[in-house]
Amino acid sequence: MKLSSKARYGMYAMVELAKSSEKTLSASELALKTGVTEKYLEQILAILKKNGLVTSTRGATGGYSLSHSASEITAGQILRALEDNLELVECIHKGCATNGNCNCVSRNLWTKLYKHINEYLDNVSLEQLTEDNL
Amino acid sequence: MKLSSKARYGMYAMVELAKSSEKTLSASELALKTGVTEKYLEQILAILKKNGLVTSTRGATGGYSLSHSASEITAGQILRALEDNLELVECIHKGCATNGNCNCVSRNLWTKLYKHINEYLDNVSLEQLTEDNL
DNA sequence: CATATTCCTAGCAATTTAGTAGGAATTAAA
DNA sequence: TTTAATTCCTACTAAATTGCTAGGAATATG
Repeated sequence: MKLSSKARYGMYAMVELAKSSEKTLSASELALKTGVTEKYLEQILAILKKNGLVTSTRGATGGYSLSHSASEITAGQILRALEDNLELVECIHKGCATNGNCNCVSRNLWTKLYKHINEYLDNVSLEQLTEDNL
Repeated sequence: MKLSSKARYGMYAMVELAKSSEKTLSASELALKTGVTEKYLEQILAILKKNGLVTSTRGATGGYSLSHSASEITAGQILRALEDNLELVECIHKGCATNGNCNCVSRNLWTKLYKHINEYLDNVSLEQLTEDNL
C-alpha cells in the first residue's frame, strides 16, 4: 500500500502547475522545479492529460497547464489518475461486489475503506494543497 | 496502493480464528479453510504472532488462536501488522514530519490520509468483520 | 518412538516499479 | 526556410518487491 513515485511526482507537478497558473510550464521547467527527470515527467504528464487534468500545447514555447482552476481539481482526481490500484483489492475494480459472484474475503471492508479514502481525497482541492491548507 | 496478498490472507486467517474461538486451529486446518498454502500461512501467522494478535502452542495438537477476543481486535491492528507500508509514503514512517527536515511534497496530505485510514480501520472490530456487520 | 505441529531461514520466479532512451511530429521564432 | 524547443509515442531494462516454495530444526503429544 505504498504510494508510487508516479503518484508523488505527479502530485508535485500538479502543485507546481497550480502555482504558475498564469504561465504554462514545459516538462523541462517542471523537471527543474521538482528534481524529477524530464523524460519521466513527460510520461506522468501524459497520464494526467489523458485523465483531463492538464492541457498541453506542442511545439516551441509549448508546455502544460491545468485544465481547470486549482480550486476545481481534487486530490482524489489526481491520485485516481496516477495510482492504478487505489482500489486496494482487485475485486473492487472488477465490480464483483455488484454481481455477487465474488468470494474474496472481507470485501465489504475493502469497499468501505476505499469509499472513505476517496471521500477524504475528494474534499481536498489542489488549491488547498498548493497552500498546504489542510 | 494495492493491498498485499499477505494482508488479505492474514485477514482471512484472523476471521477463521475468530469463528473457531473455542478451538485452536493448526496451519494446515487454516490452509484448508482459506485455500492458502500451509507454508505461506505459517509465515503470515508468525507476523501476526510477533504483533501480539495470535498465540500459538507448539507440538502435536498445537495450533493458533486469537490472543484477545474478536471484539477487542481491530482491523487496523491486523492491517498495520501485515501491511508494511500502510504509511503510504516513506517520510511518514521516518517521522520527518516531526523533525521538520523533510522536503517530501504534500506530506501533510499523506499524513492526514494515513490518519483517516487508521481511524476508520480502528473502528472496525474483528468481531464485526466475522459477522460482516460493517 | 512416531507423529504432528510450530518455528526458522534460505532461495527463487514472476511481477511491478521506476526509470532510461531514441526519435518522430509539431510549432514558434529567427 | 531553417533552427530550436517542445510534446508525443514507444520500446527497453535494471532494481526492487511480491508471492510464494522448500527444507529441516525444535517441540510437544500419545
